[in-house]
Amino acid sequence: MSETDSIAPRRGKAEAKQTVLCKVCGDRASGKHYGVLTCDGCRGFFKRSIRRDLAYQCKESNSCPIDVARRNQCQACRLKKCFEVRMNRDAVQHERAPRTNQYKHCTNEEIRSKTLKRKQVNFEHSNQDIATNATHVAPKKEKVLDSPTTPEPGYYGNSPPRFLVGYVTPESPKGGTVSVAMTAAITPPHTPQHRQQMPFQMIYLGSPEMLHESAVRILFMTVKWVRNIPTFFELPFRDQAILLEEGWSELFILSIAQWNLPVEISTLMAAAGVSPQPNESVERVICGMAEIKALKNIVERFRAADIDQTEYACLKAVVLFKPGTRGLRAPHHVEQLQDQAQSMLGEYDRQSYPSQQVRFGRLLLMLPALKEVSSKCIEQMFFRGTLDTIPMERLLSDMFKSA
Amino acid sequence: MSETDSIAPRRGKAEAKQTVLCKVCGDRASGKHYGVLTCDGCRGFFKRSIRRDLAYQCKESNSCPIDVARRNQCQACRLKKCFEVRMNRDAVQHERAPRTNQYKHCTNEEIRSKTLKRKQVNFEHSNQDIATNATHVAPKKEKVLDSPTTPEPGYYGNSPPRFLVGYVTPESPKGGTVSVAMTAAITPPHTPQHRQQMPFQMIYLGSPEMLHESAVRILFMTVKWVRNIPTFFELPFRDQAILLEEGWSELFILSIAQWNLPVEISTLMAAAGVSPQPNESVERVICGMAEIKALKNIVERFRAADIDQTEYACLKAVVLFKPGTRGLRAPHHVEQLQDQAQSMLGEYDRQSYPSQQVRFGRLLLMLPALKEVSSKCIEQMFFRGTLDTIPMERLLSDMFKSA
DNA sequence: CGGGTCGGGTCAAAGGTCCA
DNA sequence: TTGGACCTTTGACCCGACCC
Repeated sequence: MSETDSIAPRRGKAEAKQTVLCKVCGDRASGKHYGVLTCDGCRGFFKRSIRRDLAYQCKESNSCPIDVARRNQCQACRLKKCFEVRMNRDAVQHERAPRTNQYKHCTNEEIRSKTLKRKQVNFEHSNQDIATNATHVAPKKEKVLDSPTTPEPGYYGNSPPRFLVGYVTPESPKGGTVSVAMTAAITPPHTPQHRQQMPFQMIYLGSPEMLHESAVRILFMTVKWVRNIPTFFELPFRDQAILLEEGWSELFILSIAQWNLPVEISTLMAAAGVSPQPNESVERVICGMAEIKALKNIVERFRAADIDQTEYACLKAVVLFKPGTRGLRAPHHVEQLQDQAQSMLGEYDRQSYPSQQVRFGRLLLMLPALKEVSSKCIEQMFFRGTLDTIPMERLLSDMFKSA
Repeated sequence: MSETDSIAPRRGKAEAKQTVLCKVCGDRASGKHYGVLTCDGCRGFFKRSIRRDLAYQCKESNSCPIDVARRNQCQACRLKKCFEVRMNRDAVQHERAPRTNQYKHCTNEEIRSKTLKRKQVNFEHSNQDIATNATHVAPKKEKVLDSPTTPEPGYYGNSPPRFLVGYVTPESPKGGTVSVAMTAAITPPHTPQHRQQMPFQMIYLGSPEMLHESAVRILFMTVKWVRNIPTFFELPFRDQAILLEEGWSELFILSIAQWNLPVEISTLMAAAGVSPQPNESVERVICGMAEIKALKNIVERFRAADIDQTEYACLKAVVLFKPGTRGLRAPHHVEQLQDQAQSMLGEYDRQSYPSQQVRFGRLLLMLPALKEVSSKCIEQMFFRGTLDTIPMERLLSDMFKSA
């Protein structure tokens, strides 16, 4: 309040106080701009004119009346009026860099206020994404969606192994882009390509009664997804089993994040930790509050990363094909498959998010988080009811056979 | 910016005395702020950035010139400059309650927006402030001490801070490649650039007697390496400690692989697991044969990957800057630093190993393995003798101070 | 006890975005 | 493309604790 001397231009909104008028057009002024009380319209007009050094031409005699109704009739005279009332062109600054979506750490409660505060920022965000990707994303999505029905002359034909081999296809129409076949293979055919969509009916992790059943369903879908990867069957059967056993819980968590399923702490606590069963105390890995929160945290981090369906597909493949797993008979082949998956992801991100150079690396660096909650823990949280009799390996095996 | 209205924008009223210049933008400084002579603009900018943990993105190559006319063109580079001239983020205090001064009439809208804007206000207070201030009082004295010796020719004359600034330098000889400077900074100065070379004398992990001492030495070098990363000090002091505590064991394993140090199972067994001490049985994490073998396996996998020194440097930075770590005050800033590291690695690999398209992804995907052996385990294996009295955090802290 | 320094906060007037 | 309603950021200025 350094300007206490003059009449404070308090812009009362819904009243007829001392409404200050724009010196240029007589509209209600929104404050002092470039040295003069003006409305937002004249402010913006003056700024644009100066910034871009525009020279207008009056079609009349350089004496058009400028008022709120006619201010847009003649730009030349409007600008002339601006100067006449002493708007200061030197107060117009250079254009700045476009405002970057300044994400701060949008965790937990802060995200709420942010969402409240700027809802259009979110729209803007998605708009920008769409705008940025308009050229390449749209066609890609279409292809993925219709690939089941479009046998893709060269690639798609029958089920077995072959068409995953060249994962970066030089023969791709627009130059080195992600193989459509690979994308299709790694993405479940019935997978919706838009976020926020719940793909499975009858899944609701938020309800205690539904928890076990839903979890089984998710796991089943995961296994089915794995079986949908043709190259998976290139591996020795034993390696298939090992990879599945080694990776199921990470894939499970990824699915929760991918399908935006709710992770309710209270529900999980009720289902997993709190009920004290006598035999539980013997087991070493007890799933406590900390693990549940950790899981929630992990899922939130993945959601915050705004990962699209194609990326999830690649990430899941990367997670599945862990070449370092002990006991593999064909570690080299597994490595090759992981290479395919990660290279596809990299290629895709370069194409679809060219402005986010670090996106690919970031995604890969999120994967270790999936191990922050052990599979034993996940088992206890989600599958305890189911597994009273069936060990996890058995469940996986059964699912794998019947999927 | 209220001076722009009528008077000339230059407030060079009585330019008497040698006007001191802002170290960031060269404007007239209004005093020392956060440890450095700056103008009010840069002071406010720095404060806002730190308070809200903002992460800006440079649209260019992270080397925008910052002067009084262009300081608002690129927030990313402006903040970078702030850190380069050593503004101390720990001197920025928490937001306080709005001034208690009797407020006069505010419109409802105004009140609401204000309330929204500052949400976390009243809590912290003197205790935290004191704690925080304790850290930044010291640097003040230092600056006072060395300012007589720095007559402001260029910014820095004496200390070594400078060489990490632009990590992707356009002036790099072969065009946009990894900055030699950054690599140099991330690599210990006396580090040999060729593989297989043993950098430290007196380190021999293969001998039981030398094990502890050598391990301490390796850890010390690791800590020293961390301290050699200038950007590490951009982080809040507390975050520095958290990251070091969270990452030391992974860095330690990486160093073993990097320097080709032997991992002898028998030696480690003798030193760590086998001798049954009574107090050991109480501890939960016992380091057994399995963990030792796992460690050996991990190290072998890294060696087999033929990682060069630059890559190791980047990987270590990637491991160090874990943005997901719980408790960080500036997670966004950490993320930015990790982004820098991984993007540097990617750039380097594309340049140096153009035929290995998947190399970058592979390296990142090796990192989860470093967690297969817990830090508790590493502690037991290598530091048990040392740590009978000293807890690990203490050891790290001491090393960090003296490195 | 006054003046300098450097934390804090304030808010006019710059900036920007985006639909009509 | 331009206008203009609406929101964020900047920075000159003020307050106050603390130290000479």
